[in-house]
Amino acid sequence: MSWTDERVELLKKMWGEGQSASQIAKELGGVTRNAVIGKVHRLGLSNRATASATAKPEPKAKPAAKAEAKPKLAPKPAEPVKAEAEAPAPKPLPARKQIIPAGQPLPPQPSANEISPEALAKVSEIEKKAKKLTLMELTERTCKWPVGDPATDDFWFCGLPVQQGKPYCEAHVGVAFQPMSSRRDRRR
DNA sequence: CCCTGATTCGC
DNA sequence: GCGAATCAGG
Repeated sequence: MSWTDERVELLKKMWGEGQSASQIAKELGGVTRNAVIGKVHRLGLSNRATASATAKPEPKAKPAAKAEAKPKLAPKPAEPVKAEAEAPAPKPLPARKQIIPAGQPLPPQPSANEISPEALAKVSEIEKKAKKLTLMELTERTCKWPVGDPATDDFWFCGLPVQQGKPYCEAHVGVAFQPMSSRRDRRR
């Protein structure tokens, strides 16, 4: 796939919205997050108050097996001792919070359903092992099952590894997606 | 281990 | 220009 105008536009848009490179890559399809990041840099986009900033001002030389390459960058002409007055003036831009796409349907509260007792037991059990993530720590791979009362401190998301393609871990998938055969016995 | 972006460099 | 490999950090 190539970077058509439309794709670039979407890239810009999403990047601007604070979407991660991997998310953008998935959205675009046919590209990896590396491709996205590479493109972002080439486009001159870049900083955006990243989710996990990684500033690496340290020009490190790798012990590359190959011969030495040309020192193509030397953007530092000279540095006359400057007067102390000049301050780099850091710009603390307001970091933009990452938006968590609630791509999947949020969990129905485990209510008085007729769920297999085993499943429920399983749930209570795994809830002890839950990672207890906060909303912002959720990813596409973490179980999004909410536990506790959102109005209290005692609220968190399961956070265990999700089942492929599902928003929940195995245990919670069990109670979230019922075979819908529970009350099938409604013969008429 | 999961994730994030950054950089390098052969293509 | 592109992006995989790699790096660096949370």
